[in-house]
Amino acid sequence: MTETDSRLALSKSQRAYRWIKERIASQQFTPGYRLVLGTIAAELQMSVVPVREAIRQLEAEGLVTFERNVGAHVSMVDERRYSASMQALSLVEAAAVALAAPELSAADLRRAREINQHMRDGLDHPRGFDPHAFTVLNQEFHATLYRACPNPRLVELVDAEWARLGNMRDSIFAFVPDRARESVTEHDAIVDLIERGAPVTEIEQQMRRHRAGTLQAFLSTTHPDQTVTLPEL
Amino acid sequence: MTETDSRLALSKSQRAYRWIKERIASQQFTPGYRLVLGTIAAELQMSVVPVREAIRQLEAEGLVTFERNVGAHVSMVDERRYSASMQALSLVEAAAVALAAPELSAADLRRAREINQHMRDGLDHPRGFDPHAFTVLNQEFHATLYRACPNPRLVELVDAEWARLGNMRDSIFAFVPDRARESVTEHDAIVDLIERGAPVTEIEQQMRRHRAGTLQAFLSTTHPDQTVTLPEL
DNA sequence: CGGATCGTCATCGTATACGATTTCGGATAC
DNA sequence: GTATCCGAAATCGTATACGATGACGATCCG
Repeated sequence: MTETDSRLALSKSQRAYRWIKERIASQQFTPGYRLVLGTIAAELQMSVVPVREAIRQLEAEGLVTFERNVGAHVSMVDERRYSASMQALSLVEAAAVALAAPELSAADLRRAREINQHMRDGLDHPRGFDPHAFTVLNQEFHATLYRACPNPRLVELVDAEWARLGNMRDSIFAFVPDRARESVTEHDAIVDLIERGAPVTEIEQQMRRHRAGTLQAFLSTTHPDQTVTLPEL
Repeated sequence: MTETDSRLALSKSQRAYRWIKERIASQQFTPGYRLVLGTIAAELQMSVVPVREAIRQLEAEGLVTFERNVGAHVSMVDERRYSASMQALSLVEAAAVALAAPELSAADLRRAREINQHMRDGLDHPRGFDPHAFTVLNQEFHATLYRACPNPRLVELVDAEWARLGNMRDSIFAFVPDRARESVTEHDAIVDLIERGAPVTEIEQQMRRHRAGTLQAFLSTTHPDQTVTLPEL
């Protein structure tokens, strides 16, 4: 028998897990979308048992909410949770990028600049600004920087936190397009810092400020009247 | 019927989840311990299905490792993963405590000092130093500080990370009892900082240094020969 | 006409069943 | 004595089945 057969074969529960996660990430399943076990099982041509397992895992990650005897739905992200999660992401990612900085190759930095250039191009696209495309590029840019972090656990944490936020991430740039422009500028500044070998703490600070700006922009749309004071970390 | 009946009734999968997690936390299930579905199901008087779900959740949290067609076991924590996780904890907890500092009441601080005093007492206990008891108190001390953090997500992250590390946490103080003494001193310094209303960034730095000291001590036992250089965040 | 009650349907939660896979020990060959 | 192969036992993975629970609408009463 071939080695690859059973080793690489994904269990059904894992297939279900990936399938659902994929849908959530790609916004086909938006927050509040109800995940009916039987329906998903039928769609994937399996029984409900593996689907339940998959949903439990997603629940543990915070992407899905399970209500006893009622069912599961894609987690709603209210503003409070969102900004809390965003702040957590900010802190962890800042550290990850700072630690990654010395590891980044010239190619990595080139790629980061390239992505950022695409983002800049998108700002004045003849067909209008596309927040979704911008957001995807934004994630790629950030991923390019933090993925090189030598601490794999930090990378996991950043990935997980980003997945949680994925649900609402488009909305920021859709509602506050000006923030997109600022973002691109700050991205360049960050790459500059890394390229010139700035101290890690400085890079960390810069990353935190960058994220804080985005969060601030988000909060100003949800609470336009009150001035929200961000914790100063 | 009473309201509380079905609302508060835990599903079997949740019971299994808590039961297993409890055992892992209390070291009854040590790293490598094999979790056999049928056995656990019999013990809890339920079928294997809920147990599987529970284990999947624990897997998503990193406490348990599942191997296809082989079974589940409590995650082994090799030094690399351990120090990575420890560093992640250090960064997140430092931020959490810094943010919690302004929220801490006089009673909280009193309690923290109290716990720390117990730890100090344990150092010169007539019956000898008990690393396990010390570790429990250590966790309580830290929890007292970071639990007040206004960002619930950060608290979750710290809790989760601490659970992951739980498996090996005793060993540090068991192998390096001198570190325990240092720890107690540093704890007081941290409470001092908070009490006197030091800037959050300073508190964050202090927390990071505190954790780094413990990690350093741990690494010096596992790699006594080489000098491990810690990332300077 | 509004609200409470009851029955039905959709869906969940878990037990049981069984095929699939791995593990492990013993038998056999060298 | 060691290596290899085979078969049984242990365990996993998933389908199916069915009781339990909650959602929702129809009906009945005030």
